[in-house]
Amino acid sequence: MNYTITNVSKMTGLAPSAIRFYEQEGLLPYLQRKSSGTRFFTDDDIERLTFIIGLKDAGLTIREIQECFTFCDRGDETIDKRIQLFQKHKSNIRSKICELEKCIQRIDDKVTFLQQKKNTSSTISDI
Amino acid sequence: MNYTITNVSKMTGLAPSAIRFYEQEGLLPYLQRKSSGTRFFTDDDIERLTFIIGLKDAGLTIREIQECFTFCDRGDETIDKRIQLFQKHKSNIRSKICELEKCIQRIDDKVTFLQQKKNTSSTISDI
DNA sequence: ATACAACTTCAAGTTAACTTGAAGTCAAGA
DNA sequence: TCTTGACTTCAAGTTAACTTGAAGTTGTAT
Repeated sequence: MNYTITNVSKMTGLAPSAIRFYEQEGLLPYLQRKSSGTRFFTDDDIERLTFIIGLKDAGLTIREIQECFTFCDRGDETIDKRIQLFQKHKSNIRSKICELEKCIQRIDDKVTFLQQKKNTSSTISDI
Repeated sequence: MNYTITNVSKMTGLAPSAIRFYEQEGLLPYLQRKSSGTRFFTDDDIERLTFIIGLKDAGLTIREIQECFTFCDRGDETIDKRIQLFQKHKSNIRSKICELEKCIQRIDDKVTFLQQKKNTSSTISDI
């Protein structure tokens, strides 16, 4: 299937301007145009965009995402090297998740504390 | 112990200007000053900064971090209301974790693919 | 007493990642 | 044919999160 930029915007949640920006930054090198100049997107493009969104949410900068793709696309590195790069990204993301888990733990502690307070006394002030 | 801003900068890896900025944004409301006006930091402040760095690394904005602290600190809400706020905040963080898990899954898929490729053929090009 | 390092504030500058706006092109329908 | 809506480019504007620079203050060493 082919999609217009507005279709893709609705499918991905990205603003059309953001999609154009990503193309401009080299994140969508295989994007095709009609004779009129209008962009058209394939399912592969959608998949790539979805992956971009994922990496973005995981905290990678556009530059890093671009590097990731560059790395994926080039054939002058060994597979081991590429696997290594992915593993590195993965462990970065894992540590991010860890931080968030810690945050949730802290919040849980507070809630437990408040819950206990509610069940025993009734002065509303500290923590 | 007490520390100067340069001490804290070395301990945390944050630039002094960043620490001042965090104070200005309300992330360090309990920060004390000497009579001269110079900031001095306690171990509690360091702990708070470490927590801030963790949340930042996890992708929270300064506004979000500030809200997190505000929830913890304010006494003008009922306990139920505060618990509610915590739960909401928690579910936000949970969905962030979810995104990151998805990203890891994608990376794992890529790695599996590369691994298989390595074990069977040897042409180096796609994905 | 004076120099110097380390701090201070405040305003302006920077970078990433977009967004907005102006001005123009193109294809389809009345 | 003309209008309308969806697209295009390009330049300038915006926001977050800092950084940099200028100008001033303080505490300590010579």
